[in-house]
Formats: sequence, C-alpha cells, structure tokens
Amino acid sequence: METRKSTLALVAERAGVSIASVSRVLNGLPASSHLAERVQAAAQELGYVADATARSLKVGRTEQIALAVADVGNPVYVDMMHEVSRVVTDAGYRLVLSSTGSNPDDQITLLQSLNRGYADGLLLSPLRVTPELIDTIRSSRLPIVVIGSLPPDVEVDNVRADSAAGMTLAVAHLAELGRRRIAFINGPVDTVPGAARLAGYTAAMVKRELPMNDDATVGAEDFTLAAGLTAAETLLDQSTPDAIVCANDLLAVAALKVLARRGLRVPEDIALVGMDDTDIAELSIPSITSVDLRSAKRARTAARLLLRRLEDPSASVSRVVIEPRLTVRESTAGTPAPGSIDTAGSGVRGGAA
Amino acid sequence: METRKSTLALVAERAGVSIASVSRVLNGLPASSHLAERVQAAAQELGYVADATARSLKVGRTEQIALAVADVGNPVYVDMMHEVSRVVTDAGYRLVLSSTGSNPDDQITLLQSLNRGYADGLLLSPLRVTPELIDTIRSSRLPIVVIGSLPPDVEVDNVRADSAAGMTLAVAHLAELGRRRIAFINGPVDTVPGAARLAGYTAAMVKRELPMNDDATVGAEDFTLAAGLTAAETLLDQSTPDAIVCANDLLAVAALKVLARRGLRVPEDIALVGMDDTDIAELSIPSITSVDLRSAKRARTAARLLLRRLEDPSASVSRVVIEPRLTVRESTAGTPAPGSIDTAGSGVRGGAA
DNA sequence: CGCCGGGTCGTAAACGTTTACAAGAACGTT
DNA sequence: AACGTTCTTGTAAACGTTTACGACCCGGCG
Repeated sequence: METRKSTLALVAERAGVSIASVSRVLNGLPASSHLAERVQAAAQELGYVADATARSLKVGRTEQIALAVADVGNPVYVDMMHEVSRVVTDAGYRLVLSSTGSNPDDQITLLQSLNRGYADGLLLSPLRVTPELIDTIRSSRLPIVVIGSLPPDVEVDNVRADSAAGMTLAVAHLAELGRRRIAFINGPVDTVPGAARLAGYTAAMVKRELPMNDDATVGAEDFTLAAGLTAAETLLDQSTPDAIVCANDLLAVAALKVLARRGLRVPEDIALVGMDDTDIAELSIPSITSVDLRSAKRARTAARLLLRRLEDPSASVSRVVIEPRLTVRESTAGTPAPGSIDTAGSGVRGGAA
Repeated sequence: METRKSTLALVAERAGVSIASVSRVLNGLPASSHLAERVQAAAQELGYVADATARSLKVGRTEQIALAVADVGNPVYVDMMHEVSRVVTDAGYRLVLSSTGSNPDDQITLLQSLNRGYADGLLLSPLRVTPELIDTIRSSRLPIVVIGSLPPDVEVDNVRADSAAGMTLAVAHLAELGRRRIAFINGPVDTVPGAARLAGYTAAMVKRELPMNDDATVGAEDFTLAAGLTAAETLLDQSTPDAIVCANDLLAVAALKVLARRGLRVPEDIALVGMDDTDIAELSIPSITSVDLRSAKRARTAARLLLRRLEDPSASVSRVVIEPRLTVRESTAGTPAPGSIDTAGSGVRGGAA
C-alpha cells in the first residue's frame, strides 16, 4: 500500500480503464465483475483514498455540520456537543466545533465565513442576540437552527428551553419546603437566558406571594464559577435568604462554596437549587437540586431539525420548546423551614477547613 | 445585497472584467484602482463570498485542523479543546472536533477518513494505542501530533505528560503527611495513562518503602464518575487506607462521594489526591489536592507543534514531555496522620443525608 | 436478418477557484 | 524612433471528483 497521494487518474491508469469507471466502481455503481476486480485491485495497491474536497466541490455538499457555542468550558455545552456529535455522525456528517465568545460580532463573522461553504448547516446557541445577529441569520445562505430563544417574527428553526417554567418549578419546590426568603443569583441580564430566568423568577415569586427584594437578586458577570463566587459573596453580604436559586449549576456550586466558607449549612440553613442539571450538580457534596433544562434533548432535537431541513429545505420552520423538570437532591432534601425548630447548628462540617 | 449563491463568474460578468481579475482584486493582488473599484462594487452588490471548497481544492489546503479525543465529556479534554481552539483559530485554521470512543478501531477509521483531506493536520489523543493504530499513524498522509505517550521508535511528533513523576509527587506528598497506607484508584490498566500511572504508583511506593498490597489498588472500568463510584466501593470494602490517590479528578470526586456516604472524613480519616487538576478539583467540597498534568500547556504545545510542521513538513520530529506539578488543597491540607491523635471523629458532616 | 433494448464503459463537461502565461499598453531609455 | 521594462489584464489550464451523454457490444425478438 503506497502512502503517496493517489488520484482517480492514477488508479485508472494502473487498472487500464477510464477514470469514470473507477469512480463508478468505487461508488458501487453497476459494473462488470471483471472491471470491478481490476479497479479494486489497483485502488488497493495504490492505497487510494478519494479526495473529500474535490468530491464536495462536485456534489455541492461538505458533509460537515457546524456547532457554535459561546463557551466550550460550560458543562451544559459539553453535554450538547456530546449529543449533537452523536446524531450528526450517525447521519454521516462530521462535526465542526466553533467556540465563539459571547460576543455577537464573533458570531456574525463566524456566520459569514460559514456561508463560504465550510459546512452544510449550522447549529447556533447564542448567548446574546442583537438585531445584527438576527439579520445575518436571516440572510444566511445555509440552514441554521438556533438553540435558544428568538423573537417570534424570525423565521428560523429553533428549539428553546422554557426557563421561566423552570424557575417556577424551583421556586414552587422551595416554597413547599417552607422557604420564603428565596434569593436569586442570575447570570448577566443582557443575555437571553439571563433575561428569561429573571422574568421567570419574578413571576414565580409574585404568584406565590413571596416577598421580593432588590437585595435578594444579584447578577453575576458571567455564567462561570469565578463570577459566581463574587456574586454569592455580594448576595450574602446584603441579604439573609433561607434559600437561593441559581441560574446555572456553575453559579450554584460557587454559592455552595461561599456558603461553606461562611459556616452556613446546606440545606439546613439555606436551601440551594441550581439549573441545567449537569454532572456537577450530582457529584457535588451535598448534591444540588437542579432544574433540568434538558440540554441533551434540546441538542438532539436541534440536530435532528437541522438534518431534516438539509434533506428538505422547503419544510416549514418549526419552533420546539422543551419542558423543564426538577431533579431533587440533597441541597433541598426533606428540610423543614429553618427557624421552625432551631437545631442549634454548631456549623460543624467535615473538611472545609 | 443579494443572498443567492454567487460565483466569481457572476461578479466578473457584472463588473465587465475577467474572472482572473476578480480573483486578483479580491485576494489583494496588484490591480489598477479603476478595476479594483468596479470589482469591489460588483462583489458588494452580489454579496459575493468565495467558496471555500473550490479554493481548498485549488490550493491544496483546507485550513482545518482536526482534534480527536476519546471522550468529550472529560473535563481534561475540554481544557485541551479550549486551548487548541485558541491557538489554531489564531493561526487562521478552523477546528474540527472528533469524538472517537476509546475504541482504537474508531480512531483508525477516523484517521483513514482524515486522509481524504478533510483537514490539514491532526491532533490525536488516544487512550489505547494498538500496533494497528501506530501503523495507521505512521502511514498517514498528513501530519499528526499525538498527545500522550508513544513507543520510542515511532517517528511522530508528540507531547506527553510525565504521569509517573506525577504519581511520585502525589505519593511523596502523602508520605510527608505521615500517611502510609496509600491506596490507588486507577483507570483501565490497558490504557496508556492507566498503565503509566500504575507504574508510577508502584515505583513511588517502593521508593518510599511503603507497604504495597493488591487489595489497595483497584482499576475502574473507565475514567468516568460512574466507574469511579463502584471502584471506590470495592476499594473500601477490601482495604482500609489512610490515603487514596486517584488516576483522575473524576475518580477522585467519586471517591469523595463514597467516603462521605461511609462517614469517613476527608482529610482527617482519609486524605485524597486526584489527578489532572481540573476545575472540579477546585470547586469540590472539600477541594481536592490534585496533580496538575498541565493539560492546557500540553494541548497548546501540541497545537503549536502541528502548526510548525504544517509550515515545515521536513522539520525533525520533536518529543516534548511536560513536567507535572502538585496543587495542594483541602483534601490533604495540614493533616497529621490519623491515629496519632484520635480525634474521636463522630462522623458529623453537613448535608450528606 | 434486421432492429431494438439493456448493459458496459469511455469521453468530456462540469463544480468554483487559483495562477502560469501571454498579450497589450504605457512609459522611459538609448 | 525603435526597443526594452514594467504594469495591467485576459486566456486557459489546472485541482480531483461526479455524471450526462453517447458509443459499442451482445442477445432476443419480430
């Protein structure tokens, strides 16, 4: 088996047949067994592998699907990648991953370069959506499905989580446990999920007739652990909640850390619920109750939507919304409201020296 | 700005010039300002974007770099992706991510398809390396740099972590804290890192003249959390260590969970050290001392090696080994050997109901 | 025996670029 | 005024495939 670059022409020459015949045999089109054998042999000997670029140029497909996410480090995106990767490779596509920052301009330039034909379709999960971004999405030459919310007048396939419903779930759960001073650690409010979650929180609190207070909601700079630490510090400096819901599992873990530092017990003193239900919620100690926004499912359906549109570009646009679930864990488990019975907690906890 | 597919020919027609001129202007080659203006205008009006596939076919480069990892879910690979993504996009390449399973056959088919010209180069981080895999790597048409160990006779760029040295670091640290019954939760022994870490552990224990015991080392099925849980259970059923070192942060977190379930305090009863020094080691409660295998740095240098080889294919192969560090955290912090003073631990810990 | 249909296979045109080559124009030099 | 440079631009050949078209051969039917 040679390792040099081999082309159809070389194989054809070696087999003593025409280029077209080689192509046909290698693509399984009908051919005489005599011819087929010769070609197979020649291809084998030369270690022939078809050039993907040339093929793409000819057939007009790259068999690549691009996935653009804001932050590869975020576990929820990792889940999505995982899922998308599976369904697109099953369908014979390769996955091109692009980590745009949270900057919409980056996403726009990405989109433009995508239109050069790197990929056949795009899965986009934007954190912030600006009018410009929407324009570029609209005028894109290739199919896009966006994971996340969009204004209703945008005619683009998309699948979103109902994070407002998720916040309702969280608040209801805490209220039923008797918690009333429910604080909220949000991400940046100028992001789509940040805004949605804040709205959901407010609505849920109002509906339950729970006391609201500006000091009881803080917005982290970012959906990251580091931002969560300072956000949690700020919150606890200015407020004394008996429960905290976080817009994100990362923020929740950060809060947990800060609570431990301050000698506050979870869930006895403060109950905690996160959002996204990623692995870290499960493996944290104590494990964290989390709103499952079904990221895997969202990613899967988004990928399938894209595949469908690729085979039928004229299909009507579909907008899917996935309902959230609540996964209850130790951070809220079976706790009476604190103060009803004062357990005279000494704040003893293992390890957090 | 039209949104329809536009080609050089269309722009040329519209501008009333030749195709070649359009190409030249758009690529910034010298042209009269008169011509340039007409072309720019026409391109603008038609919303022309060059087709990447055709360009790739002509120039023989795709400007894509592939990264193949065994498991996208593993935080250490996420770190690597992050890093690789940065350096290759800075160099003008796009990143194609492939999640091969841990199955070497998958990697082989991946490699073969890579040779079709999807990408200009490959970063490969194989979990298991078989002779077949090595053969395919050797006979690859395009440059590969592997992240991880390879037999010394393989003439391929690679950058590896010295995980044996890492194990020495871990064992030495624990020994200095007075721990003697140091157990080891490994990953699968038939993987490259699994084997290396086991060897490192054994060597370090022998060198320190610490007691070794078959019951004190278990191999998880996998480098995942789930596998870690059962491995930790097994270990604690058959052995009573005063310290555990884990081949992986995920395994360490799993161990932490099991220890909590059994009422064992960390670090008082059992000290714990992980490996890879990923985020979860930091944000775990207690935070976990971890051997930093410098995954970000490894990824970065690997990416740079690949870029170098892309511009100079004849460069001599380089093999880089990155030295590990130890990041000390709460899970081993300032603890005397247990038993020296029995603290009559009541096993009270917050939250783990 | 002639003709037609079906199977094989080769010829050549495309896909959308880049780029070597050459032709012509403009200009300075002798 | 003739000639050599240099600059500009067009012509056309490639890159490696896929595929429409047509040529040819062979057998079966009228």
